[in-house]
Amino acid sequence: MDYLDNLNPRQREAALHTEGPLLILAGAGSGKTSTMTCRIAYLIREKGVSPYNILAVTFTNKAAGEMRDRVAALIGGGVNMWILTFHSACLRVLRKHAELLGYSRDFAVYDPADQKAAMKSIVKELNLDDKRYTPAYFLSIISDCKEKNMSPEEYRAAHGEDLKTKIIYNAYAAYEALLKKNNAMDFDDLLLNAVKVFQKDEAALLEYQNRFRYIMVDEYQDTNFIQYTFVKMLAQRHNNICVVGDDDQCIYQWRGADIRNILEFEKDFKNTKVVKLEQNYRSTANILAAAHSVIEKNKGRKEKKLWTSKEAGNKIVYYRAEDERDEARYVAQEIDRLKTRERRYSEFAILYRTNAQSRTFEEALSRRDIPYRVLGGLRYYDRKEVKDIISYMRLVQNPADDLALTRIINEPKRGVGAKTIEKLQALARVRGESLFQTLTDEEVTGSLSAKASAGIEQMVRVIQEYNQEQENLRVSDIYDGVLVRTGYLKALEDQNTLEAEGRIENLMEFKSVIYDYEKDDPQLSLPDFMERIALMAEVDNHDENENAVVLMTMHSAKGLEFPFVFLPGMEDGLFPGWRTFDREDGLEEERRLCYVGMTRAKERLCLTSAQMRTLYGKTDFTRESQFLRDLDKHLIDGDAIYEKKKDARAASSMDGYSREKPFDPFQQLKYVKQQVKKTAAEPFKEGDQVVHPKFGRGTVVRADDKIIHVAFLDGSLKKLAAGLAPLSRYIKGKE
DNA sequence: CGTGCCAGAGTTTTT
DNA sequence: CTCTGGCACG
Repeated sequence: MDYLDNLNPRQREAALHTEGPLLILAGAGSGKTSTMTCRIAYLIREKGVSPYNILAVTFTNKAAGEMRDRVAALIGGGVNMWILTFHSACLRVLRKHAELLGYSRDFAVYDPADQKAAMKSIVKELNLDDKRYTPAYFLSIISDCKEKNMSPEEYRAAHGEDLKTKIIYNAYAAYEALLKKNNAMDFDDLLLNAVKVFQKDEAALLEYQNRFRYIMVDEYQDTNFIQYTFVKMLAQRHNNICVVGDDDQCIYQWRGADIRNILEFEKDFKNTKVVKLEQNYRSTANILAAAHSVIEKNKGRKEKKLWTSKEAGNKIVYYRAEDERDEARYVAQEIDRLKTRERRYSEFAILYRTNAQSRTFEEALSRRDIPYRVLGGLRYYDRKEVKDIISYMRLVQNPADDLALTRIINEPKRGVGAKTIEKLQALARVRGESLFQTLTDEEVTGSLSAKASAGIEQMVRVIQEYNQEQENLRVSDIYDGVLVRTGYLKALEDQNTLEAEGRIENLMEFKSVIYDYEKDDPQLSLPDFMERIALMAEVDNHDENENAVVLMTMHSAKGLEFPFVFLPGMEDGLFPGWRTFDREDGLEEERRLCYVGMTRAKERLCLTSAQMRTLYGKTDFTRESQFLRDLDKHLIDGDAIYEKKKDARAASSMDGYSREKPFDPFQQLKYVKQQVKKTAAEPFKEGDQVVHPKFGRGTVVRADDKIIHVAFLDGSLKKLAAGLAPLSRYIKGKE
């Protein structure tokens, strides 16, 4: 029971309360992950509960991974237990039961870009005015509906018979039909359909209810209706449900999170035990007090006040800059000043309200040679080149994926334009086959221009080969092969521009992501990999070991902590954003966001604003954020708010500018060009001793110029494609 | 079919 | 400002 000794009395109370509903109100930095992991360890080690009977759900892969690691450390060894995100838990349910809803088990998962592409084709098909009805418009309504478990018909019934409703209904229904036809689910469907399975099939529900005798939910304040339903249905039988959350950190209401889920948990589950974790282990007393002085202005929150045994620490620093460049300059200068030898750059974070703010900070940091990393914004997996290569890999996995094929059919340029694609699509539809199937017909490709037919035939060949060989190849080999043999990489190299170079760098970075996965799981299959990245977010990629200042939105920073935190842009209209002004609950959510931002800081917190800000090419005078007025003035260092610090800035900027260099946007590119492995030339013959990265050592038993038969040491006999499979000669003493 | 130019829009986004 | 998408032209 030694691990319980590290818990404070309240935390221990929560960890030891295993039977019946439990609500843990865990303030920022109050050690909720420790509490939860110890609770799981306690269930397993002391209560004799099998890990099989425990379900823990989180929102992010990162949180799930961290919990899994810490549980593993406590109970010793691997954890064969469902510690998953909501989405991957639902995915697992659906992989087993999707047939019940008319999907095959290997259904595809559409990410937002796929959704947009799908919706775009629908807008076109329905002949709608694409000025008024954008794909994004429909998708946001559809997402809202799905979060409430509302079908197209129910939407129509709820909104009357006007034209707009009708159009939305048509688009929604068409979208659903398209996804169904493509055997695909979007992110919302994963949750929704898992619930539908439970509603439809009592046996399936019972199966999971019986299995998950103990359920835990992290970040409960951010659950939406459908997630709430999912959890509630599962918990109904054993009623052992433990939710952890902080209503003050609910910042995703605009995405359907329902704060009432946590506020009314006690009403939903009878005899709930409530434990409040109010001791903060993260921040200094001043930071905590400042954050509290802001959040307490909100109405309707559960009363609680964090406390700490830490010292008061430094006061909060506020700097009113002249404009956004001065603001960024100040922040960079402060980082330089505070970055002593025993500090790392990764201990600093700049957390802003909107991604658009990142640019000025990037410039200012570059000028001072401060390494930085921007998270979010253009999501890594949304970048064109990454999407392209993923589409190729999706095609390798499933050539019938028409959406993926249309994306890359002319990427790299093969002389196949919109007209040709339309013709081919029409042909495929008439023939009742997939687009790829149509392209395998040489009569069809032969009818195209010489350039197009040659390009398509080569692409089709490559995809077919890798499709057949995918079981025998590592994901990274497929990746390399596709990149090289489709001509994608060459097309980029030929462009010879800095932009293309950046894209190549991104592709190499993506390869290192694949390597990372393969390191964890040498048997990683293509479908496994595709599944993982489909549900992956950029913050998951955040590497704490990289020595760089972190830039991201306050939203993305939830759950993270940094010794030094800068919150720039404290201006009305920016933070809180101008769209939230008209509604009280909107403003309250912004205030919670401010609270989240402030409580990320462990040692020092610095707020800044600019008197003048250029946004979208328009320069305006600003007014200081009302959140600054909420702040307890005693906790702020130096001058009072509303006053300029003229002399100090003049002095510091002299010193500041002297060490700055002109901004070079490409200094950031740590472009390491890796040689893409080309396959070996010398053909293998019978009797050769070979090594395969996945299957190990073996002997060639038969070989011609196409197929090599290898008997591996594990007894398996594999047929491998010559020149394609990552076979190398076995040399004694060397793997 | 590919490129280049202009008009229009531009919170936050765990999966 | 800066990215995106649509359209016209070569």
